[in-house]
Amino acid sequence: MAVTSHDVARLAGVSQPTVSRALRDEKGVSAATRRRVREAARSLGYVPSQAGRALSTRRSRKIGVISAELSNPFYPALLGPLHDALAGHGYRTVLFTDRGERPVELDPLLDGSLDGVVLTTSERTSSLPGELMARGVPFVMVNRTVDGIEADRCVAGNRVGAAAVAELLAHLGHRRVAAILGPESTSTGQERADGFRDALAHRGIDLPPARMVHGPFDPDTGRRGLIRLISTEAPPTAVFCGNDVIALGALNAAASLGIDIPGRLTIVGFDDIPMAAWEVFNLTTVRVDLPEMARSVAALLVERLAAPDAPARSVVLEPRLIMRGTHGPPRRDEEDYESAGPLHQMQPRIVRADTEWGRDASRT
Amino acid sequence: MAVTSHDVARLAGVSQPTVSRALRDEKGVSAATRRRVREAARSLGYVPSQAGRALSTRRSRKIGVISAELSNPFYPALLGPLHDALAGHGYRTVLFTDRGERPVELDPLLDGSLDGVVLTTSERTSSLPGELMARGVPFVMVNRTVDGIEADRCVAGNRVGAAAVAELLAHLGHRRVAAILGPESTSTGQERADGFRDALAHRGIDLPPARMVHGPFDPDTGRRGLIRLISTEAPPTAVFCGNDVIALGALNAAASLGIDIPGRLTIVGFDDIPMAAWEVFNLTTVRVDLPEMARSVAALLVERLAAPDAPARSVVLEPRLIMRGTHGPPRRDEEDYESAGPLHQMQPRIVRADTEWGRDASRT
DNA sequence: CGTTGACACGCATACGTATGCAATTTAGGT
DNA sequence: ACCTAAATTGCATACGTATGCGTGTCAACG
Repeated sequence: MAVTSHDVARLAGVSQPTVSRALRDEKGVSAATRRRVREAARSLGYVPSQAGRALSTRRSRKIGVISAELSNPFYPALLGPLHDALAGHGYRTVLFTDRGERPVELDPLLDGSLDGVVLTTSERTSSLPGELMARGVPFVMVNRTVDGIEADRCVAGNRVGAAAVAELLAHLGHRRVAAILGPESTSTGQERADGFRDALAHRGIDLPPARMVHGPFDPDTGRRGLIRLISTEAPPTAVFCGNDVIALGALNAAASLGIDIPGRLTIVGFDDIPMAAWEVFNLTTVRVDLPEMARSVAALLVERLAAPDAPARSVVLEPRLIMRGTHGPPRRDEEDYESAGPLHQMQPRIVRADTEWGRDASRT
Repeated sequence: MAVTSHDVARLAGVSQPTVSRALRDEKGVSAATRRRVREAARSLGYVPSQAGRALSTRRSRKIGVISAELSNPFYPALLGPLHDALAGHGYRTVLFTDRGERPVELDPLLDGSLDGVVLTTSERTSSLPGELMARGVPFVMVNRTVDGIEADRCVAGNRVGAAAVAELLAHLGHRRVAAILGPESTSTGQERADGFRDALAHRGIDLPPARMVHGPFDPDTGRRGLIRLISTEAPPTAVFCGNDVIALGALNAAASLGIDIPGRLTIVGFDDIPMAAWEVFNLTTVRVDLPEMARSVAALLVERLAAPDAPARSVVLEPRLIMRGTHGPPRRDEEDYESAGPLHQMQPRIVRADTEWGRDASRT
């Protein structure tokens, strides 16, 4: 059915190996022959079989990327640039989704159909890196890392970034500060929590367990977290969220509760995914340069493929505070929260102008 | 380096074909042998090579899915369920991104590494379906279709859905109605535009070119479209958007302009992607049951693979209006738009309660 | 004119799995 | 105990491409 290099060879009047060499521009093929072969291949519509090629070369030029479900907007934001960066090195991306429920299926990563793997969702105690290492499958960890694994990685300066948020909040005058954090089972969740708490402590601000909420990195964590924090006796005047997706959830809850942001409550996120810049959110956050992260990962992986035994390398991207419209000083009369009426009552919400918004923001 | 079925065979003291049969639970292998083989495979950590298997069987159990960039939230919303549906039939999904710029690379779809293809981004005049057909690659078109191609497809009732929006707007009393539509080069863009315009005309409402904006299905189209529409002499009191992503862009522009939704302006979308239900948007829209669409596509494709010569089938999903918080009657004093002050001045924005929101909305 | 390369090409084979068919063993029935 | 059929297993080979190696050709050079 399908046309093979043998068919091309027959038509061009040469042998199959010559077709293989001619089409890949290998030297050792005369210009005339090369032209005949190309012409024959074109007229037959020949497309080399990847299966055959992979079997013969033991390389697929495919990279597996393990991502969470795409409905979590963080991952498209990371995967887009990653796809492009890998394509720039001549590699195709194959996507594997890691729903948290059960562990990632291992076989498709080991069956030889991938030249390498990028891990984006690992939990701190994941066994996956160990397995890949044992099988000699080259891989790179990005964004999140795994405890005790010496392997190539590219991560954000999570502690530094979270500390910067703490500084900002302290500087604005906030004293009752809360946090809606990601899972402690992830390195990002852990590091951002630690960095934030430590920096607050350094400023003499306490972060009691009652003002810390943990949950998965999804909007519902932000929604529920905000509602819970806001319903306490002495509600916080500022909330740090473990990532932007959580922060967006928090902003949604605030909107439906009619809470004025940033008039009555400051919310700060982490990552600066593109949606954070949308006018309805206008989220003050910590930027992680995801395109840069993607480029870095692609470079690490490609170099690893070239030198399987080189020592592991670690790239840390320094984050940067992006001041948009969801932060401000605490209200003077923050004590009489009650005077504003029941929380579920609708309230006007001011949408602030953005100093740095729109499509370009993610490039600045 | 990698362990093959020959290694397993040697350890188990059988031939390689027996290993192949035993591990795939083919009949004709004694229970004892099967056990020995399994044990040997396990102890060696044997994983069958996909390349070898694909070469031998000429089937990969992989389906290529052509999608737009994932940063467009519509596609994750479609791809998630599609991935699951295909997995339910034992097929793995391989993602191909179609940035509009240049046509989709053809070779990876034809090199035999895919059993079938799902097209989600086709323009009405795309040549891709023709090429696939000529090569005998089974495929299904979803959401969008291509002119003059008789092939399996699953689409939404775009005309009906758009007409329902027109009915709603007319019923609410709107007379100055506008639309921010998708590209006329896509079937969805075209059909939704036609359905809307025709239904309006039937109600005696005109949709002059000055109140129609066209652009790609992205938020910026919505932003720019709304700004342009709002700056005219007699601005519309209601705007129909070609899909939710455009509508979200329009809502963002409205927020930054301080336009009260739905008090001063009604905005309606199409698709009901999960984000439409977010409290800050609370978008009134037309639901397309994407999970159902995904299941339907998977079924069509699987049956096509089983019966390559069966006649083409077409599935149309009837859409349904989802009434949330962005529609309302036109303002009485809609004439004196000017009295409300310059458009760029901040205005309070009311966020309405949602009768049907949150995570569950997409399942109802 | 013979020798030596360089160059172009074909032959043979490897890659790992699946499968048609023959060979062998086992079971069953009389 | 013998015959037949069924069950189990191995042999040979196909799938499509890439590559090491040998052969043949031709030009350049001494």
